[in-house]
Amino acid sequence: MNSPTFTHVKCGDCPIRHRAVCARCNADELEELDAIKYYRTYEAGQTVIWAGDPMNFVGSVVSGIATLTQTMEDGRTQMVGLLLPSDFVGRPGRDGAAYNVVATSDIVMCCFRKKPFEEVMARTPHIAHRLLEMTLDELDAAREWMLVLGRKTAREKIASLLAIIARRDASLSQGGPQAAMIFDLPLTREAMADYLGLTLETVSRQMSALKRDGVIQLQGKRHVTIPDMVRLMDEAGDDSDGGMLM
Amino acid sequence: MNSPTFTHVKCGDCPIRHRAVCARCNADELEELDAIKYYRTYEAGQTVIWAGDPMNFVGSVVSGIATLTQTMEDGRTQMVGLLLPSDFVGRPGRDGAAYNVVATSDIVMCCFRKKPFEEVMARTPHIAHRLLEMTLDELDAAREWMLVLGRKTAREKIASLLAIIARRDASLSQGGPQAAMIFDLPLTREAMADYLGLTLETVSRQMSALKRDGVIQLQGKRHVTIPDMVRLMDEAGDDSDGGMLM
DNA sequence: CGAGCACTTGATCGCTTTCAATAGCTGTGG
DNA sequence: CCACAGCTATTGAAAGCGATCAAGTGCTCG
Repeated sequence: MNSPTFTHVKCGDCPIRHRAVCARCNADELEELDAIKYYRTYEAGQTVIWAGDPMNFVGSVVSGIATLTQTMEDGRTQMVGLLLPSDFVGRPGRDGAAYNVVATSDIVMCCFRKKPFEEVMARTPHIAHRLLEMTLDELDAAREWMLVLGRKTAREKIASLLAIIARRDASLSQGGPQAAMIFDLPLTREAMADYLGLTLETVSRQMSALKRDGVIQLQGKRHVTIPDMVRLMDEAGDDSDGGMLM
Repeated sequence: MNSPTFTHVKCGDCPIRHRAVCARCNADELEELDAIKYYRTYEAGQTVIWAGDPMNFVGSVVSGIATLTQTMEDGRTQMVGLLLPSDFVGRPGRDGAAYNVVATSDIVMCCFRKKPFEEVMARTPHIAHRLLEMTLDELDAAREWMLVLGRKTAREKIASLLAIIARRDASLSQGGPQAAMIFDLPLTREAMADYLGLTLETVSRQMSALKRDGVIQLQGKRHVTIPDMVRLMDEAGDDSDGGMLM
């Protein structure tokens, strides 16, 4: 997870070139973005932005994982988004940050000062359209998560989270269609709890239960094997087809 | 709640002209939309769209209230959106509906067949930008709701919902700044439960408790008076300022 | 070796659900 | 006019699930 120096990467060579907000841009448009972008790195555990603080940039996660969280005065916190490479941070046209952004691993971000980015976006429909598309996807993810938070049991919540991570990893690593899925959890038990609206003790208990019941296998605390994806989807309470067509 | 005939309303005279997806359009652009739009009405309780069904139109709620819900096979359902006048339904670029859309009251919708709408949108940045803005607002609302679903107690959930409805009504009716807020609940106890991830019995109990404690007053089942908005915000677990600046 | 951290496991508590009965309201039909 | 069905909502009693409080384990790093 060592971050290569991203100080001089050309947009054309960027690893998230085809998924980020710039995905639809042509060479000229990329040139424009290239001219105003800059990289920033954050270490694991570091807070990128505090909710409510003024925010003078927007940007994309290039590598690593970050979380979007909301907190109540008494400390209860809820994760409202998981930021993976290519995900966009910040909202054009708003000054303050709405959520805390915290680096879960070391991360590299491709940033734009907000004003110049807004200007480029205003005259570049390719960017605006891509941002709309990404925002609609995030809205869908948020709504799917509302069902998880509102109506699923603790066991189903854990299974749902594992299924989502497994499927994401599968779509990246392009493994065989039905191969047993293996991945490392990018989240601590506490982060999982904040994602799922549970306590970390309950997360731990349900992980143990799923292991005991053979739904998952654990090597160490974080390395997970899913012997039967259909079984896991079943435990998540999801219709077991939906995931097959990707 | 009788729906006037909307069959021939010009866009310029439309009640949601300045809030809907067409808000930014100029006269020429409105003309284009006018040419391809048509109105549809649905009665209270009627299902507008079933999740998974093909959807050949998109559109805006002109009047009335509808809900966006997700359902698991065993019947558990979670509301993932509340559609008020000017809210947009459907996703350009997707064929199937992702959620059930159900009319809570009689509603009027301004519809566009998807293909023509997409074509107009592709050459009309005003529409695309407005849709982006609305989608970002919905995403914020969904994320706020994730905190409610994941971390709040039943009492806080009810108070949160009442606060949201009260504030929305206040912003529409433009009442005095600090006037005691009065409104009719647009939702049944069951719909409230589906929104909040509770059972309808718990909703009923907590409504009674809030009434007993003087946080709200009830005339009949649906007519609500909020004597002290700050108190309600407090019960919702929200920072009591946020709501004051609008 | 000991401190610190992430995680696990156990025991108990309490909130929300579940199951069940009842009340209030509206519309229908004898 | 009253009886009754159907619906929404309220209230009670009991059960269950996840939270809370509290040790204890295993690992890494000084």
